[in-house]
Amino acid sequence: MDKNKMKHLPHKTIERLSQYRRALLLCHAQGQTHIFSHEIAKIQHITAVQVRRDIMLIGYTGTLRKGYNIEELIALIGRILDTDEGIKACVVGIGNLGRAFINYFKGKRTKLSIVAAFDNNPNKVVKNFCNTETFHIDELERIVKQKGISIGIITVSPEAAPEVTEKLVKAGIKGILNYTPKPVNVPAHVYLEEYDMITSLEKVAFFVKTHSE
Amino acid sequence: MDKNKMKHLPHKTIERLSQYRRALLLCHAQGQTHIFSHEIAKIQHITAVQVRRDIMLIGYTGTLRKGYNIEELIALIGRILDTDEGIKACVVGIGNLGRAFINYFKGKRTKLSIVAAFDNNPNKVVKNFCNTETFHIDELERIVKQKGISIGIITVSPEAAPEVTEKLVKAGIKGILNYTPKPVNVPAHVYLEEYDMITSLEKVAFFVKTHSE
DNA sequence: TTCACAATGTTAATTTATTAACAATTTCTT
DNA sequence: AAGAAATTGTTAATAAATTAACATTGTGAA
Ligand SMILES: NC(=O)c1ccc[n+]([C@@H]2O[C@H](COP(=O)([O-])OP(=O)(O)OC[C@H]3O[C@@H](n4cnc5c(N)ncnc54)[C@H](O)[C@@H]3O)[C@@H](O)[C@H]2O)c1
Ligand SMILES: NC(=O)c1ccc[n+]([C@@H]2O[C@H](COP(=O)([O-])OP(=O)(O)OC[C@H]3O[C@@H](n4cnc5c(N)ncnc54)[C@H](O)[C@@H]3O)[C@@H](O)[C@H]2O)c1
Repeated sequence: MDKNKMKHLPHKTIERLSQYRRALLLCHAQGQTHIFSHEIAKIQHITAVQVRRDIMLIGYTGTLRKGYNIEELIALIGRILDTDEGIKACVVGIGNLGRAFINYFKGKRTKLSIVAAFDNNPNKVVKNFCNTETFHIDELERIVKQKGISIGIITVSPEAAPEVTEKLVKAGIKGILNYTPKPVNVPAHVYLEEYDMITSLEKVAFFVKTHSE
Repeated sequence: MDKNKMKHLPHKTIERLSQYRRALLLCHAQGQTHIFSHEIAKIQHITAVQVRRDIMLIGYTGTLRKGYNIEELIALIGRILDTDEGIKACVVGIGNLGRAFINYFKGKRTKLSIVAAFDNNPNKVVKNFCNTETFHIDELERIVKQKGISIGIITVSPEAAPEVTEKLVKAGIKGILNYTPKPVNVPAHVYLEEYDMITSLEKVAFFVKTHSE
């Protein structure tokens, strides 16, 4: 797929491609070779049109009577989302959430890997938690540069978030995923994504409330 | 605020209201009484216009030279997002993520509370983890009805997600927040929100990749 | 063969979300 | 007191995302 077109894929399409791939990998593992747009749509709770549109945007085309070739589609999505060399991420804050994340990631995608975890509490820095090397936070800059880590996942206590962000940016990280409820500031060249469970929960609560009235 | 208008607030506005409140509570705790739209915007990394628009939509109006009254705004957002009686939620799956969630929620919003947690592993069902009562999954329906729980948060192993969803729906839950990577199906009257960290991470990776080329 | 069917691919229309523009208003300064 | 500055509230414009519409095309049945 053309590099320039790739750059202009809608944000939402990128998110869905990630989800399509997950679903496709599952189907593939079960021996399925082809899939229709409406089947993908069903799994993801969206419309078949949207699936077809996304697939059109990445320039793939299926066959009329068999749908999309699962292997080919997985490979194409890989060429869009992954890089040949692989992208390396690290977790900062080895608490409940940080551990859940590392644990969850273990044995998932190979092109995107969590290669290090940091904490300022020496007790949390036990070598090789779930195959991920752990370090004291003071080593962050050195390790990030040494290993070529480009993404930081922040799971420290909220108060520590700004300070940790600064360290990550200084170390040369290119993207940050912040799971603390404290919004952080990054320079323009760093991509930032924030998520808070309470917002999601309050959203669900709102719709539960308004739908039941 | 008018009930009917409330029902038609944009989804994104609802999400932001939750975030505004969090920021406002923090400012309030520090003794601040008023705030300008651009101050809120700065915290949330959005534009001041958007903040003013959201606030306009909920029918609040600030004063010209002092901005918005923090207490009043918090109260109004509360009237929109909360219910008088409070909304009760439960966590299903007391693993790493479930515990992180319960722990995180402890001592947060009073109108929205996690009042129970379930698991099928008897070892995980230790009474009163972080002030939250824990039960065996078989008790789900009984407890949900007894306590009037309306939201279920799913943090079980992916394979168990569909089965747990069914149980929640059967028990009469009105909203589900699914954190497993396995999309689940719910009837139309149940509001569903799904989130997966890998999608977020892959999105960050994509933008890191495309921005650096 | 021919027709109906069930898919895809794509353009057009619609809806939702964001941003721009600007009038109105209050306060401060001179 | 007059004017400048800063901020709100709101309408209009733009952009992003979704959905509808439909032409196109293999496939299998009549
Ligand atoms: N976004 C969400 O959905 C969500 C859900 C649960 C928790 N959280 C948030 O995620 C964060 C982690 O939650 P948790 O339950 O794992 O908390 P936790 O207390 O178990 O873990 C926090 C870890 O960060 C470490 N830490 C603190 N300050 C540090 C610093 N300056 N440098 C390096 N490490 C430091 C601590 O030693 C600890 O190991 C919290 O901010 C919490 O509010 C977010
Ligand atoms: N969405 C995310 O961002 C994210 C992040 C990390 C983990 N996860 C997912 O969240 C889930 C939980 O992750 P974790 O690290 O806490 O896993 P975990 O294995 O630590 O916890 C899973 C828990 O679910 C319980 N369980 C399993 N089957 C059950 C059933 N049928 N009924 C009741 N309880 C059952 C287990 O006993 C265990 O306590 C997994 O699906 C994981 O993939 C999601």
